[in-house]
Amino acid sequence: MADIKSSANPLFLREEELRQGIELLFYAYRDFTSDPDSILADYGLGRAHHRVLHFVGRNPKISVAELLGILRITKQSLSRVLTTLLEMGLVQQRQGTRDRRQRLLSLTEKGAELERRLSAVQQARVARAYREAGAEAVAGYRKVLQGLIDEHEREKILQSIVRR
Amino acid sequence: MADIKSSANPLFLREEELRQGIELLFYAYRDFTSDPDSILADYGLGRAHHRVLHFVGRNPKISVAELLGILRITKQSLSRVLTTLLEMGLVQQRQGTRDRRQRLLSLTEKGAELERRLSAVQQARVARAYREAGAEAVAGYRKVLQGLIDEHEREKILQSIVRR
DNA sequence: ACTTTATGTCAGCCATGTTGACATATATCG
DNA sequence: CGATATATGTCAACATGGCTGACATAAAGT
Repeated sequence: MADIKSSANPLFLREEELRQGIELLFYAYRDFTSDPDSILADYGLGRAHHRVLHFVGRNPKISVAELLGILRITKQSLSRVLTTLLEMGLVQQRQGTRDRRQRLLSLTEKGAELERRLSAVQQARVARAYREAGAEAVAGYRKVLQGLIDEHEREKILQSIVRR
Repeated sequence: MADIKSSANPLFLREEELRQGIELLFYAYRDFTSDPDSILADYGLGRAHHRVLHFVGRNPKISVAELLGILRITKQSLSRVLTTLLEMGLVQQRQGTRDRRQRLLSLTEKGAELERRLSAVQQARVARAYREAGAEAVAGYRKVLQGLIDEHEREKILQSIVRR
């Protein structure tokens, strides 16, 4: 059924559609990030630790500078969570061989284990959404999310997601 | 443009693909939320204020309890930002007529103006992503995001997004 | 040798979330 | 009517995780 507004006032509908896209993203992200919290609480950790575990897990031997670039936080902020993770034996540092100033970060076996537990609950949610929506919708989801990423960084980020 | 491989076969729920879906959501949300910050800074406001402006704007005469339910924060947390917004004349309260205990919230004209400025930059980003991805991708994006929302709340949330 | 880079650390501040306790006005129920 | 439940507000204390600024060290690069 054609809505009279779509021909009479296309701008209104366009804005309405955009607002819906914005709110959907808000709610989806809100619920998506809530999953791992109870697991983290068992360890006395927060979302900041989760993000570090995730990206170190995905990028073994990542340098501190690279990690800072991904997380978009200051080294002082990272320091707090990273120190905790190192002390808990979840992350390990090794001096870079090519550049010995670098402290390359990797998960320990214990860290990898926790990371898998955290991923598992998030993956379960995404898997369910993918399954319900179907492969074609998944392709659209990815296409739009890619377009939401800052243009001047998009290429680099997409490569970091796909490589390995 | 780097292409994230999407397979059409029924094994598309591979862990690697799920991980990509998770990271894309992280990056997209990170950049998506970064847009309004500079505008808010001009007013000495933060993201918490933005969320209130957004949802009050979308739900005029919303009760405090309803707003708390959407934001999933405590009334004490809301109190801080709401008090600021009231003092700045961006939000107004009016006693409910049906239930006079309620303080129904709406944007003032000044608040609506700021809200439009904030929406504008986010809408621009979403509009660009939609345009680049195409209508079919947008449908998939929405379908997957809906699936990511907590199941027991999904219906209620979708109605609140679509109605009006 | 000098400069730049990668990293660490100390100190303090701010925004925004939490819990717990208690107050008030109004609605609703027996 | 009186008792209880509900919607909201407020005070106080605390936690997390951002931020800036200043300064230190080791190693790399010129």
